[in-house]
Amino acid sequence: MNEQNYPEFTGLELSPRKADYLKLILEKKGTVKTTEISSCLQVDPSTTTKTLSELATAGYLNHVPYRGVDLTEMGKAYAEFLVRRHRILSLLFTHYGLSTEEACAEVSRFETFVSRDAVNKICNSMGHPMIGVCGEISHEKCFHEGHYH
Amino acid sequence: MNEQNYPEFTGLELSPRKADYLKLILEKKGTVKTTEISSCLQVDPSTTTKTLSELATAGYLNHVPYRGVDLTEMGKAYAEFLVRRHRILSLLFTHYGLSTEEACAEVSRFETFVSRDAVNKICNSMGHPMIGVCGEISHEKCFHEGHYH
DNA sequence: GAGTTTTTTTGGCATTACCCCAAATTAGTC
DNA sequence: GACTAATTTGGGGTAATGCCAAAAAAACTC
Repeated sequence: MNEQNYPEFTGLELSPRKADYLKLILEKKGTVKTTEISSCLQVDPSTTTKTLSELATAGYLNHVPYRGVDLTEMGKAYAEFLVRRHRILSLLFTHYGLSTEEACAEVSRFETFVSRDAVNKICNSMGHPMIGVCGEISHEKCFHEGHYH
Repeated sequence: MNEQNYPEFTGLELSPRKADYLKLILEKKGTVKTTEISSCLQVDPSTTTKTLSELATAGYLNHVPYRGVDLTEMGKAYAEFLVRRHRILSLLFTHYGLSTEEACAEVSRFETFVSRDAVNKICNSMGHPMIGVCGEISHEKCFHEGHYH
């Protein structure tokens, strides 16, 4: 029910932008409409449509044309990993003199290129912290929130 | 004579591949030939030529056609930053359960997206370590070597 | 429930970062 | 001065990302 069921993935399979879409859809919960995604990510609806169908083809989403998308089981597990990765890395950076906002912004730029393996090792090494520094990803608002390891 | 003279740069101005070229040229010292770069980076010489002229246009290199390239003062300062960034980040990751090689490889994938500001903060926070874990970047060999902060 | 409005999708096109190949050009050597 | 090896030019190609205009579907309105 979580990423343990998909031990195949490396964490590097999605492009930065596709990861943004997945994280946003997880955050919104349930079925999400094209327009909503477009306005959050600030892109043309046609861009959103195209990206969503690629994510659906790759098995992360169920896409009912004209209706919206929701995460597949795999998509949910993957999106949860993406969120965990963001939070672990952000937390890490706040231990080195970056503010929550700085860490969040910094990590958002590179997180897509950090492997699941590395994240797991860092997570272990930090003792599976339950408290992250950043609840929202790749957009703007950052707040304190509990999380899982 | 080091990056202190170019306080304008953010560390995000070069694409990943361009950063590879710059780091390689710094490492090779002096004038470097197209063929040498091509074989190190495993790309067609024509690709190298094109990239070099872009880096020259941007002010990082002096390019004498058919002769080779060498770093401008700015290019040298920038390349030194690139190396320092790689080493600081690699060192950081080895503190979280990654081996030298793993850290090196991991960092190579995302370092281009970490700002100079963040690197400086991390560097401060770590007390300006003189010993890095990785001397070579974005290629393969990693070895222990002292370095500057 | 038919017409209008809004949302979504399609198709076409553009940019940036990479990359290769073949042909032309230049440098270095005998 | 001619040959060979290195380099550059010109022409293309892909993947990721994005926009616009037009078509299609769904929603709303009266």
